Amino acid sequence: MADDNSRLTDMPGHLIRRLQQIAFALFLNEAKAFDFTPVQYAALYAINNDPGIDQTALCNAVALDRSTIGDVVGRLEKKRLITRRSGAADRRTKSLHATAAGRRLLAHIDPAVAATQRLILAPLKPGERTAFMRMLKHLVHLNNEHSRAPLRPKESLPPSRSGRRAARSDAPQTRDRRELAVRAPR
Amino acid sequence: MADDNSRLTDMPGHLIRRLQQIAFALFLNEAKAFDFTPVQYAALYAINNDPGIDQTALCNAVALDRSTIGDVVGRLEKKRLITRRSGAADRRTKSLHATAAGRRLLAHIDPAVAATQRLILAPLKPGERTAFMRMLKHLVHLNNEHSRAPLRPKESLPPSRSGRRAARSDAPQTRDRRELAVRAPR
DNA sequence: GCCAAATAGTCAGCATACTGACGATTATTC
DNA sequence: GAATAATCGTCAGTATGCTGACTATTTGGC
Repeated sequence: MADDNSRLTDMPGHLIRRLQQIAFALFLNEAKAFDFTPVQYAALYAINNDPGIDQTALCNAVALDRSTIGDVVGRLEKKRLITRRSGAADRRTKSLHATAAGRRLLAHIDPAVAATQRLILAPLKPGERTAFMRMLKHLVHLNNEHSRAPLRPKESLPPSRSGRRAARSDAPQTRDRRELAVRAPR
Repeated sequence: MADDNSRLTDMPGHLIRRLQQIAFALFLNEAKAFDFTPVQYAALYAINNDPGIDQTALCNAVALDRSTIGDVVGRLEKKRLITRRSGAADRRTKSLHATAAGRRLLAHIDPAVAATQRLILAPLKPGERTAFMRMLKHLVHLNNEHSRAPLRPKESLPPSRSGRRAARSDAPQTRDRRELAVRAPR
């Protein structure tokens, strides 16, 4: 048939985009009582997990660029789920903290988030789920640096000498990554 | 450690979002000479594959809602890669055709698209790639209806009786799907 | 201590993606 | 055949996600 699109619709990239749409829709559906999105959840979770974190560190924790994080935390702040204060030590930074309402939301939304994750993988047999998750993690970790906003977990450091956090030792965060970066067409 | 985000970063939804970011970035990088995106490629491919297709059918072919398709074909038209004329039979529709430039772009970009698909799966062993793709297709197909813009391939019909396309026989396209639909929070 | 380089956050601009509403047109029902 | 339904494309509104440029601040070299 002339209009067989299977060459297109079977491409990894196409299927991954579809699965992301589906996972996003499932989240919104499960969490619709909370008026909350997957990204907002990720940001709030990471902030609550590391009180006082600044926006750039949050980027590395949830794998978003600084512009996007700025919008997301702005929305969280508007909903009064977090506070955003200028950093005490470094006045360029914003220190992020979950409010009581934010912590409450995290607790209440948890079952919906868990249900979403189950629903996404529901069509697979239990053994397949493990294999799929293993390969998914592998793909993401190995391709990490290809993304403009790579995940950069804080490495486990000796608790911190003299109370001051050691500088991150891995690749530079922005300027030097520009060569690798891909830009969206106009 | 207090700030271990692995519960978050190991969630299927989070990893799928990351992989989609990565696949998108890889595409832009491979195709940067063409100033083109994965979605624009999918739309142009499907239009070229079924000349005269209307926008709603294109939605079903590439799994995007009507609003988004409107923007995408608008950009393709602005780039003079397709034409958009009012439908002859049904004046509500727009009939889409790839231009010579559009067909040329499709041909020239093909190696970059193929390279992108290889790069996405590159970290997996050959046997894993097959398994991953099989499960990916399974997840997308089984969860298809959870997405607001489910893929609806034109079913293979007896070539068409009396030259007129039979109505699609599956679920209604918009109105009745609203119950299932999930809406983005404000 | 001063100045250049680096970094944090913001902004405008663009593309993807969805909802709900709308006008125009077509199909259906009576 | 006229009233009603449904459908097509579009619009405004919102959220995610990126680039490149900008300001404010901090850091590092001298």
